[in-house]
This record gives sequence, structure tokens and C-alpha cells, in this order.
Amino acid sequence: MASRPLIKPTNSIKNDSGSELENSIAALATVMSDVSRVKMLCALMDGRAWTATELSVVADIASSTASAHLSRLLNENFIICVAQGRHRYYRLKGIETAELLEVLMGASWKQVEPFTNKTPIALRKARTCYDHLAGEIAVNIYEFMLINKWIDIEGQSLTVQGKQQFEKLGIALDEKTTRKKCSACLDWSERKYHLGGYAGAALFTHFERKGWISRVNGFREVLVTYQGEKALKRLFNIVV
Amino acid sequence: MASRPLIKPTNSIKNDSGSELENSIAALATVMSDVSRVKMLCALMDGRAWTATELSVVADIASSTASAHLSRLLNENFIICVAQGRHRYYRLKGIETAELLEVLMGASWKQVEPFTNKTPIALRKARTCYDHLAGEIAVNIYEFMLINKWIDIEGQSLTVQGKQQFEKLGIALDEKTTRKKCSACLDWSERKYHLGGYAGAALFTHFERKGWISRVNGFREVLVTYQGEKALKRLFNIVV
DNA sequence: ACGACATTTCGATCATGGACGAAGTAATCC
DNA sequence: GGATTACTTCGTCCATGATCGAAATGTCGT
Repeated sequence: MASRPLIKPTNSIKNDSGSELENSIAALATVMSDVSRVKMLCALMDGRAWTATELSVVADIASSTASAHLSRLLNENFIICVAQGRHRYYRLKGIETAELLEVLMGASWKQVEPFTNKTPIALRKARTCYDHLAGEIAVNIYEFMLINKWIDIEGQSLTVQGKQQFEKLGIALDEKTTRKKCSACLDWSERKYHLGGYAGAALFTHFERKGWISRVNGFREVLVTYQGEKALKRLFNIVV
Repeated sequence: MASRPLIKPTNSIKNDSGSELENSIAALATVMSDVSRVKMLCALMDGRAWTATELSVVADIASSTASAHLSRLLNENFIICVAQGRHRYYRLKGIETAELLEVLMGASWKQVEPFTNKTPIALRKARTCYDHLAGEIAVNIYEFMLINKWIDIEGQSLTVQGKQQFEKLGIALDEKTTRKKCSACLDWSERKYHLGGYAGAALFTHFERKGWISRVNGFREVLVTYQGEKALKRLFNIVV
């Protein structure tokens, strides 16, 4: 049996063009390779601004350590900082970071099996995921949309009908947004998909404006109002 | 001006359900956080099997070091190993790794500016990217497809016309594949998109079978045959 | 102005893991 | 069979960076 290597090592392929790129990939991954940083970034995924101390608590580290991580994330353009009095509020700089984190979450999940749901019940029902809705309700809405063909099978774009339905709801969709219009975002607690991307954010804003949901506690938890329950039943046939 | 933190640190949110998940995200990122490993994975992106020595050359490290990296990648299920005589061939285990790497590449690029193209000319023209075609020609094909509406604007799925055109070319598309049917894959050298996903792979296979292209050198480089040039001109109006 | 709180800076410690070369195992070539 | 090649294992070295506590800086509340 032949066992000649397909490629001769002597034939130099090192110092390929990708050299900088590979460094830059590794650098990017290094930022995500520390559990404390990931914890902080995950907290920031709710789209809010958090103080340094709050983030040190979620990551379970000393505030000085958190500070070091934060200044690093700041340098590498993952987050921005707004000083307000004696607090410094940190938030995600762009949607890209959130999207990258989502991808990594998705890839990680496939490894973490079997699946036991340890999410607190309050959060499991409804919560924010960066700037859109997550949790059981969000997953149900997503599946309603899939069944009724508001979104295509890949979950990457709204269908024509979908757009019409959004209009009917009174949600204006700006066609010129540079952001991904619609995405299937993996849900932490349910491990199914919910609606992300621009459409997800628009829907969330609409829910808030209508008074159908309200954020509690300053956390990710979201409560459905009485009006909201009625609307969910009427629009998506969901019983909360 | 109010400067009360939105969230009280005392209110415990640590030990959230995500704890394992965050660990697992960090672990995943750690694998990608080493330049040598990234270099090896990038080499493996061409879909071929590489020997340990070859990979140590691309990564520019001692073979013993490469061996350590490879056994780690093996443990973490990124690659598989086939022993054949005194060689051990390594290849990517699944499409997921390749896809993850593509995402990281895409995210990294936005940081590496300004853009100077240092890709060797041979590779810039045409090469493989995992299991589909990349390089200038691939980018041109992709743009032809976009203009002629073979694929939707997000580049995530083939249009009805697109599918018809594939059929007309004699490329059978299996609807039942679990793989992403079609994706806009960022091109290293051109920094534009080319066709990836299942459709990209199918097109590449078809090109090979028709004798329009041939892989050279055992590397990523791909040459266009005389028949291929005629086909490219005829089908996509591309002059090589 | 003073004390309490929020945050960063500094210095020191320590664990991780990436690097190499030398030695060991195993298959191939002549 | 003996030399060569491919690859892994082992031991050691060393740089990085995550961590903490203490001290410094800055802001708020009263």
C-alpha cells in the first residue's frame, strides 16, 4: 500500500499570505479564551450598560482583576465605556461581538451534552438576548413564524409574507440597515432557535412600546403584562 | 445627574445556568487562541489529509511541538487521524470546524486594515477553500450569480432560478443534506465573497469531474484547463 | 471638607502551556 | 539486517497572563 505523503514538506508553504490573518484570528480567540472575560461578555449580551463592580460579581473575581479584563476588552474594541459620576458603565461596542459570541455558543453547545436545563424559571420564560427577546416565549414565537412562513427555512431572511405581517403589526423595517436582517439565534435555555438580528430587535422594541412586556430588576428577566398575554394569544396563539 | 448603578451587585446573578456553557465557550476559544494551531487548521481547511510533518512545516514549529498540538486537536474532536504505514494523516473532522474558522476569519479581517494583498499570484487566481473553490475566479462566479439572481441577496440560499441553473449545468442538489445549502464565504485574498456551503462544494466537484480545473502540487492551488477557460467564458462570462 | 464608595494602578505570586531537543517506537527502503 | 524516515513521549525551560491585596485616584453625599 502506498504511503507517500501527498505533500512534500520541503516545498515551502510557510509564510503564506495568511500569516497576519492567522495571528489576528488567534488574537481574537485569545480574548474569548478566558472564562472570566466570557462571563462578563455574556452578561453584556443583554445590551445594557454594566458597571465594573457588577461585572466583577458575575465573573466572580476581584474588582481589580475585572478592571484589568475590562481595559483589555476596551483596547481590543469589544466594549465601550461611559463614565458617569463615580461609576463607569461598560457596554458591548457593536453587534459583531454579540454575533461572534452567539456563534461560539452554538458551537459549544454541540459539545455539552446531555442537556439539562438549569436556567432559573423566571429567566427561562422570557428574557433579553442582547437586543431581542429570548426564552420559551421567544422560541414559541419563532416556531410560529416558521410554521406560518414568515421566515425562510434557514431562518436567515423574512419572507414576503413575513414582511407584510410585520407591517400589519405596525413594525417599520428599515431596508437599508447594514445589520443582518433576520437570524436564527440559538436560545440558551431552550436550545432551540429564537428570532435574532434586526427583525428580532424591531419586534422586541415594538413589544416594549406597546407595553406588552417589561424588563424587571435591571436584569435580563422580562415579564409579560396582561395586555401582553392577550396580544401573544391573539397574534401567535401562545398561552403564557 | 443620576449615577446609580442599574444593577445591584449584591443581587446574586452568579452561578447562572450558563456556567458550564461559559467554560465550554472559553475552552473552544482556547483551541483557536494559539497561532501554531490556527496555522495548522487553516492548512487543513483545504479538506485534504496532511501528515504531521507537513503541518509542522506550515506552522513553523518542531515536529514534537506539532505532535502535541495535533493530539490536543484530536482529543477535542477538531480533527481525525488515519494511520497509513509510517505516516499519520490528519484531516478536519467535520464541516463545523471549517465553518467556525471561517467566522473567525471574517471577524478578524475587519480589524486588519488597510488591506494589502500578499497572496501569491498562483493562489490568488484559484485555489480550494475547504471543499469549494476560492480566489479571483470564485469571486467572479459568485458575483455573476448574485447579479443574475441565482442566490438571494444575503447569499444564504439558492433562488428558484438558481436551482434551475444548477440543474441545467447537470449538478444534482440533494435537498435533504443537513449542511447549510449555500453560504457567502469570505475570500482570503480578494476579501469579497465566494460561494460556499453545499452548493459551493457541488459546483467544485462538477468542475473537477468535467475536467475544467485540476488541483496542482498537492496544495491548495487550482489550475483552469483549456476546456475550463471556455466553460467559464460561456457560463459565467469570465475571462481567465 | 470628610467619609464612603467606585474604580484603577501597582507589585507580587503562581499556574498554564508552548517551545525545544533527545530518546524511544515503529514502519519503510535498499 | 541496518539505515532512514515518521512520529510520539518525556523532561526541561521559559513567557504569558490571571489572580489577588494594598494603595492611589477620583467622585458623590451630606
